[in-house]
Amino acid sequence: MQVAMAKRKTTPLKDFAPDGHHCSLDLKTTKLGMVSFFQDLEQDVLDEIVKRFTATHYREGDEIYYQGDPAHYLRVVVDGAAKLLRYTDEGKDVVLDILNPGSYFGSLKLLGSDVYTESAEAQSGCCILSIGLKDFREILQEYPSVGIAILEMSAEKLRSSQEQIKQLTTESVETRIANILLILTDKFGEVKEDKTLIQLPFSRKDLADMAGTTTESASRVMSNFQKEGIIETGRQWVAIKNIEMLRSIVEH
Amino acid sequence: MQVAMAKRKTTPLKDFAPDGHHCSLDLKTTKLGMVSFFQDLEQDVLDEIVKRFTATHYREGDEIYYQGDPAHYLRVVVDGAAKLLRYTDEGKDVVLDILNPGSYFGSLKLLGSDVYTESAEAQSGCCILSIGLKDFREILQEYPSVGIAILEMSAEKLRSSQEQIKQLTTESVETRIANILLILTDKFGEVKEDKTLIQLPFSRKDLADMAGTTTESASRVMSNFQKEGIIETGRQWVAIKNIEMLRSIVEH
DNA sequence: GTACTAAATTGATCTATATCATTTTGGTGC
DNA sequence: GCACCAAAATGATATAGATCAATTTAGTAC
Repeated sequence: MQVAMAKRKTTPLKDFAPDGHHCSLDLKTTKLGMVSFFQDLEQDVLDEIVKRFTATHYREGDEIYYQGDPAHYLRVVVDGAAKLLRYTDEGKDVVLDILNPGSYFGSLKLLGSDVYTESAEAQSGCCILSIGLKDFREILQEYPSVGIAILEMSAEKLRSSQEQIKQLTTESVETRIANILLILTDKFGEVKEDKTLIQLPFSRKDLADMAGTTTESASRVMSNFQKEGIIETGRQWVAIKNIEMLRSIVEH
Repeated sequence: MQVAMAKRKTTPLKDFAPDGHHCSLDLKTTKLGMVSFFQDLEQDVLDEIVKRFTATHYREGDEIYYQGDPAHYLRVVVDGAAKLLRYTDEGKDVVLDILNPGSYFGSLKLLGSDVYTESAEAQSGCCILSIGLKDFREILQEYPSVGIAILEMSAEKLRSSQEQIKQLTTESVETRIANILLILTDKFGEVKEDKTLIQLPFSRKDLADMAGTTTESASRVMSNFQKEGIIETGRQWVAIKNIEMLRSIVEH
C-alpha cells in the first residue's frame, strides 16, 4: 500500500489493521489467550470460549460505544488501540486510558442493567472482541479462575487510576507528560535502531486530554523535550530517544 | 461521657466508637450482612463467613496499614470511617477516599503476593473487619455470587475514581469542594432540625487533600460557603444548610 | 516539485490558585 | 470564667499554566 521509496519524510507509523482488514479466527484465539484472565485455561477450553466472542473491526476514529449507551458487552482489544474518554458539557474531553491488545473494557455489570459512564473510540484501526454479559457470566460460573483473574485486573486498573489522581494533584504538566510517554512506550513501544517509536497515532490534543492540560501546553513541553534530544516527534507520532531522561524527570 | 448541659459551643460530632469500645459479634454480623457482596447470602452461611473475619478497633488517627506493606488482608469498615491516602515524597498527601461502613478496602490480590499502594488510616474511631486473602479466596470459590458482587463493587470504585480524574482536570476548586461535600453528606450525613451534619471529624487539610488543593484555598471556599449560608462549620466539622445550592454549583 | 490543510508551534497576555506571612478563633481543660 | 493552642481565616504576592491570537510546518495528494 505504501510505495515507500521516497526519501521524503512520511509518518513512521505502520498502517496497521487497515480498512477491509478482517480479524481471523486464529488471531482471535491467539490474542484472547494472551489476555491474562484467560491465560490459565487449557487450549480446548479456550477454543470453546473464543467461539462466544464476536470480532469487530473499527477504523481509526470510529466510535465503539458512547457514554450513556446501555452497557451489555465486555470487550477485549486484540489488535490496535482503543481510547476511553469522557466528554464534558463544556466540550473538554478527558482521556481516561489508551488500551493496548490484551486489555479489557466495557461493562462488568453482571446483574441488573447499566449504562456506560465513558465513551470508547478506536485510536487506530483495531480489532475488538466482544461478549454479551450473560455469556460472560456463564463463563465465570464455569471457570472460577477467570473471575479471580479479572478481579485482579480490575484492582490493577483502580490502582493506575489512583496513580493518575496523585499525579494530577501533585505533579507539574511536564512531569505528567513525561510519565504518559513512559506508559505509552511500555504499551506501544517498538524499538528501532536508535529510538523507540510509539506505534500509535496520537495528537497533541490526545496527549493534553490525557495529562489534563491544553494542547498549547502539551505542545510547549514536547517542543522542549525535542530540543533537549529526549524525543523525536511529528504529526501524530512520537519516538523516544532518551528514555533515561524521561525517567529522571518523572522520578524527581 | 459528655456531660452535655453547657450552652457553650462544643463540637457537634458524636464521640462514636470511642476508646475501649469493643466490636460485638452481633455488630459484626449485622454490619457484614450490609456489605453488598454478602447481601445475597443466607443467614446461616453469613454466620459461617463472619467467623472467618477478625474485628479490630482503631482510634482516630491510627494507621491501619501503610503503603508498601505486604498486603495480606481484605478489610471491611463496620463502624466509623477509614481514609485511604497516598503520601508523596514531597510530603503532599492525596486522599483517595473516605470509606463509610459497608465499604471494603485493602487487597484483592488473590494469587501471588502484593504490596499496598496506598495507606489506610482511621478517620474516626472505627471498627474494621479483616480476612486473610486465602480464606477469602475459599469463600469466593464456594460462593460465586460473592465474586460477582465484588467485581461490580470494584467496577464502581473504578468509576468513581475516573469521575475524580474528570473533576480534577475540568472543574474549579470551588466546584470540586462542593462535590466532595455532597459525597460526604451522602455517606455520613445525619439530618438534624434544619441542617445535615456530616458525622465525621475532618479538617481543612483533609478536604484540601481530597480536592487536590491547599488548606488555604479550601478554607477560602468554605468561608464563602458559610457567608452565603450554604454551610455551617467549625473545627473538624461541617453541616450542610442548603444542599440545593451545593448541587447547583456542581451541576453547572 | 507545488499546493493544500490540519496539526503543531510560538508569542503575548491573563487568571486561578499556590505560596508565604500573619492574625483570629473554636474548642478544650482547668 | 480564663488560658491555651492548633485549626482556620485572611491578606499580599508570586507563578504555572490557561487563554487568545497568529504563524509555521509536516505530511498528503496531485
